[in-house]
Amino acid sequence: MDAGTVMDIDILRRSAKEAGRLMKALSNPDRLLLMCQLAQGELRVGELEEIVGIVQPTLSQQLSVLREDGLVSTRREGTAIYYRIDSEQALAVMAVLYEQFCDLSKRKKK
Amino acid sequence: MDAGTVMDIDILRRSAKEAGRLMKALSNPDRLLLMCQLAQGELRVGELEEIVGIVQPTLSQQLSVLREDGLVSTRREGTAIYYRIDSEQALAVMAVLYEQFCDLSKRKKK
DNA sequence: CAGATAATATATAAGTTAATATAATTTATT
DNA sequence: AATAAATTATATTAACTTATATATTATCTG
Repeated sequence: MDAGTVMDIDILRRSAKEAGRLMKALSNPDRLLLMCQLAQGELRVGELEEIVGIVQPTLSQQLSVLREDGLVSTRREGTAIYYRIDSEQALAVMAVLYEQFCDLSKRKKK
Repeated sequence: MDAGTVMDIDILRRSAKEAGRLMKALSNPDRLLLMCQLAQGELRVGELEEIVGIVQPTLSQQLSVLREDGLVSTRREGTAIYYRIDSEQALAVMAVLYEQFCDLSKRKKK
């Protein structure tokens, strides 16, 4: 699609709905923190719990949001459950967020 | 920050809070649609109203969310008020969303 | 300049969804 | 069976969405 073309509004609206779901899943600081950790590789719930320091059921609920929206998937190993990022789209957004909010060397004014 | 380093959790948490606000502002399909249009240049409220097709006060309320979170700014010209994107970070996120959800030529499975 | 009109914003209220704490459950291991 | 790891259920409070009604700001017209 070239710059001058206006994308069909209904297609755009459908994309906006999808993208909005991803944004909503990432709109919570705890969930972002979790995604940030998982961006570096899979971790089990107990490890995530230590890192983000929220009570365990709350953590589990946040993880279930990420699961239901397809951002992460899991595997069990004994009693532990490992989480990993399973969405290219989420990963792409996390990369930009890292660049914009965490990578101070690249950070510009505003 | 190199790949092996773990960023200080408090700094990370602060960034997550900031980034979370941006994600939340973008978590609504109507607001995303508005940002999508504004990404191509400034528009006045009436024009936005036509495009997104929601009732005026609702539109105005969504715009005020974008304003309060610093994603857009405005200028008045007569009775009309023009909106434009005023956040590099928001623009960066919009670019990725476009690439991931709208640019079908680049779109991969999942 | 007074009043009408156009463009946009704010207030209020009702309905819906999200966040989170405590308690109870499930699944696997020892 | 007891323990460990994680999820689900339940309840409460807070936040979001959106509609209707009202207000504001600027322009136009007589």
